[in-house]
Amino acid sequence: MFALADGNNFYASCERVFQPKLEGQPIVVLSNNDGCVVARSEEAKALGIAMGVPEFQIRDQIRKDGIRVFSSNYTLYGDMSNRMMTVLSSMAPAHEIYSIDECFLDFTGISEPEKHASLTRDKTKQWTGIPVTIGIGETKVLAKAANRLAKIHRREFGVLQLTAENREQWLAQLPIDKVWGIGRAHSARLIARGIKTALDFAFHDKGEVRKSMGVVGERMVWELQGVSCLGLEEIQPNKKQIICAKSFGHPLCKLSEIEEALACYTDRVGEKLRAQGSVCGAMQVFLETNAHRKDHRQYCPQVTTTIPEATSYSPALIATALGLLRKIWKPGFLYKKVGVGLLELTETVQTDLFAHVANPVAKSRIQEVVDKLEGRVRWGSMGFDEDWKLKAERRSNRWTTELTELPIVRA
DNA sequence: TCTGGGGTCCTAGGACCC
DNA sequence: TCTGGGGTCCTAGGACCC
Repeated sequence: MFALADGNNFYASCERVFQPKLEGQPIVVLSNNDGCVVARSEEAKALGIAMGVPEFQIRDQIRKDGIRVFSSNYTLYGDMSNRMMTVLSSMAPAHEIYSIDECFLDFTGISEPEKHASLTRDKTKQWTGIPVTIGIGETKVLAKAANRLAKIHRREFGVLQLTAENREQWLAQLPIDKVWGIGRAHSARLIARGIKTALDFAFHDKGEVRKSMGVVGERMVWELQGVSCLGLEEIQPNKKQIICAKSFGHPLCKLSEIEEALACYTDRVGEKLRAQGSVCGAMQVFLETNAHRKDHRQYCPQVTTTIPEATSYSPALIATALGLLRKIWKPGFLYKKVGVGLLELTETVQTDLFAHVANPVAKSRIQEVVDKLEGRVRWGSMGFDEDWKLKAERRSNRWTTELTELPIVRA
């Protein structure tokens, strides 16, 4: 038995925890660079604000309807996520953190699953301030479906269990495109063939599904029928690639500015790489112009190289990245984004037979010290101006992680 | 003027091996 | 004239997730 718990309108709910006066008000949270809407409170959804819509397109409505707008505050959301996961995981023998706001729980052997889920929900709300919805089913896909259905039909309870008895009745109410694993492309094809609901899909011919959707599709059908194919993954495996790519606050054309941004992004992926104890054996760097500007010349080059002696040492990574950038950068374009990807991550270094003798121990000691200083020193190539920095003009305080931004209570 | 970021898995096809 | 069988590795592209 699986349960899936997820935070309702997670980012918007995080904003409310430390600003309770926002309760009942329409809230939206914007993507990086204050670009698009990535989270909405129920009130904002009711006003017709669509997911993913660019902020500038709804500026009039924001003013007219008094919608509160926030830049994304990932420091806060990450910390709130940790708190939420701590409470959720305490309510089951095993769990899998699936995303920043979702967690699968092992509910096997729990005698009254719905009651236990309600308890879990109350506790999470009380201890963290985050409202959650919990779906329960015999497979992960069914738990996901139950969660979805609870949001639509059981908002006041926030809990729903699919059982062998009520399953078909509920699945008939779930549109096919809301099934976990069925995206835009597949749902369009399925609807064209008359498969409109999760129930239709659950009874669709498996051979045919296998042919058109591969093994992934067939697994979905089995799972909808109550046969578990996807297990709980309690330990999250190391990342196979780590990417950092961000739009600039304004378009850049000078190589030197882009170099500084890229050096910063590379240092960041390096940190993540070391955090999981890996080294990287290949790297990709790419540049993008603004695809929305049809009147501008477009240029989106990308280059990949192998790193003969896999490393996690930031200066080495940065040197490689800057070398790749210089290969693809051309003057005369307005660049909007630069990105770096670390690929071929492993946990062991194959030393280069023909390389000069370096001193890897000394390098890692330097890196250790720099990591310990947590951003108080920086590599020279990262620069100091950060003119390219992305916009975050309406970010709320980092209430839980910065001493200078703690909430103040007057009593 | 302004349009996000970061991942995974699967499949098909080509190149190559014995 | 006839032209096998079994396998691996890599890459690109598609589809999906949050």
